[in-house]
Amino acid sequence: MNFQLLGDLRGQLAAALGVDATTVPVLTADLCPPGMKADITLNGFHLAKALRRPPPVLAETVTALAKQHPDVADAVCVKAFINITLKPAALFRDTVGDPDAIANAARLPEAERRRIVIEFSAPNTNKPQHLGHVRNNTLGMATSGILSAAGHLVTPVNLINDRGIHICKSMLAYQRFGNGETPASSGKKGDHLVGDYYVRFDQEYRRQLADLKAARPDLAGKESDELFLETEIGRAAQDMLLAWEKADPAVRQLWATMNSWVISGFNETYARMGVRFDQVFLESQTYTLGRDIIQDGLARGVFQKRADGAVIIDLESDKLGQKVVLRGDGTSVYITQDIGTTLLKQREFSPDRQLWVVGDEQIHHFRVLFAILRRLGYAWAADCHHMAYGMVNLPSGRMKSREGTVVDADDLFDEMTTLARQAIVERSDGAPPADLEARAQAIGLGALKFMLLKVNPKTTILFDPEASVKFEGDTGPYVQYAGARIRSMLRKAGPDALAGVVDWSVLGEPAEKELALRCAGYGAAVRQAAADLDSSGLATYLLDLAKAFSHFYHDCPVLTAPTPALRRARLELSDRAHRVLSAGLQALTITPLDSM
RNA sequence: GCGUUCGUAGCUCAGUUGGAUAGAGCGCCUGGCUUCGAACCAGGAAGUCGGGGGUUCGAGUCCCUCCGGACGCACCA
Repeated sequence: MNFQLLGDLRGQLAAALGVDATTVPVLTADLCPPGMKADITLNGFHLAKALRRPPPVLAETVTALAKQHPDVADAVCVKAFINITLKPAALFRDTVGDPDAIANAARLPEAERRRIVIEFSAPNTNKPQHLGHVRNNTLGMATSGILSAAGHLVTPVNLINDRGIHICKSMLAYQRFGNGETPASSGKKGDHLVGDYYVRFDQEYRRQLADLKAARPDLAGKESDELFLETEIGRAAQDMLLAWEKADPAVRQLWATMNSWVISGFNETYARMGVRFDQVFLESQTYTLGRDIIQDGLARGVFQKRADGAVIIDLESDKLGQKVVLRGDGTSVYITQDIGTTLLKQREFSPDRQLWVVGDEQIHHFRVLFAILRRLGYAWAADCHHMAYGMVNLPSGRMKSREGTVVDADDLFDEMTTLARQAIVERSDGAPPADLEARAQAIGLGALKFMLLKVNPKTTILFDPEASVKFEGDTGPYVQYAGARIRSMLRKAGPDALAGVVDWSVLGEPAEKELALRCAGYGAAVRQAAADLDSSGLATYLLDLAKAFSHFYHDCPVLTAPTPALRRARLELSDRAHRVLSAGLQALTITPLDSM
């Protein structure tokens, strides 16, 4: 919040203390806690620490200075807190007087803006996306939006894992059991169709595994993974992978066809979620990239060759152990291609920072990756960051595909949209609105996304299906609803409602001040969320703002205000709240609504 | 075993980087629609901030320790 008072106080305090103006820190005000009967508060302890003065004395000095300021109605010192009540005209002038200033406050000074590449989603093309991907996609888009709102130049990219043994499993099952089925012939979305064959493979594999264990009692104690190549179908999948690597035309043909089905399915899901990328990398085109870097590093002594021919790196001094970066047969491991694509992105976009939105189970992997990049001598490795987020659990525990407890993304969207549609119809007086579908999508997805974004990304989420479909309380629709009510008022007020000069001095009700002060907190909320890579800060802010509006709306008649000047000022204040709510929701990739 | 991380109201979660009397939503109880949209508002009950030590003007927040959970420590991605 940028109050003229604070700038003035800073200079006056320096003069009063007889120090240079620059030694006094820039003053920042917080909202005064409820029940304190003031508007804003300065923390005298912080000031005292910065200036090395005793807190009570300093706080009294500041209070005395504040009392003399023309913007101040009253200032009281409690402990070392300076609680200030502003004159209404000054409060509204500095908080909501300039609509552009609110939005601009979110943007960092030019010198602090960065070019940031953010990688997220990174799906495998063997099955459709589920709730875990939804959290990833939602966080990826919201983080991109928040960073952009803070003034950074953000490049969102995707890296699709479109090759490997898991892809061959679907392909093999399709080859054997598919009977030429296609998305067109079956009416199935491409990613779901391919996913069905991934499941089909697993069924067949389990059947063969059971037969094998029955015939060979000596294998009974072995893990399923150890016996993969002992089964006929497992062997066949491995052979298919080798054929793929040798570019066998038939295998490549099938692979290309099935991948195109999956990717068009993904694109539908992304479009529905509002997910977009500036560039999409395919692992099939990048997986060999790291190899020459490894060879180069080997020559420079960064890596060592082991007796069996594998190339390794010793990261003991970083307490990360040893890591194989190239197999004995010269093929890549996962981290090899990650090294390659990281360099590719660095070359292509020249970012100041690279971010990866990837689950917290891969924290160790990224530590190793960044350590290797440092050893290779890349200074920019220090600006690589893994944005680790927690898993999504169900009341029954982890989602497990084998137990059929995976929550499918498309099904979930359908369910949320259906519930939103019902909610709209229930609440509409006459016929349902013409744009029912668009509203239902916006509300259903808004509820889902907001639920995921309002908790800190680091925390493991418990997805409670019952609670998740609610549209009341601390939800996305609550925020959308506040915006829709403002739009409704502005529509009724007519096109000239906001024309001419505003007289802010007619305002002064507690609910009006609270709303204005909340609006002015937008910039700080965005910048904090950007600095912490934490969407929940912005989501919580938007809830507080929507609550402040609801309170105001209840207490203060707008369209039926007693005087034209008051009506005008309250409409203007409502408009500010609407702008902030819309901007905030859009940063989170949630659609603001004119009507619900 | 080592590492990371978490433990706050019945449930799900906040807590602005050490500041005022620990908050919100859901659920439960009570009240408010002939008045700008009740997806709303107002009020109530509900807490040994996992336990115990320590650091200081001040600790849910920092340090130590114990208890309990999650996730890692692959030539899988």
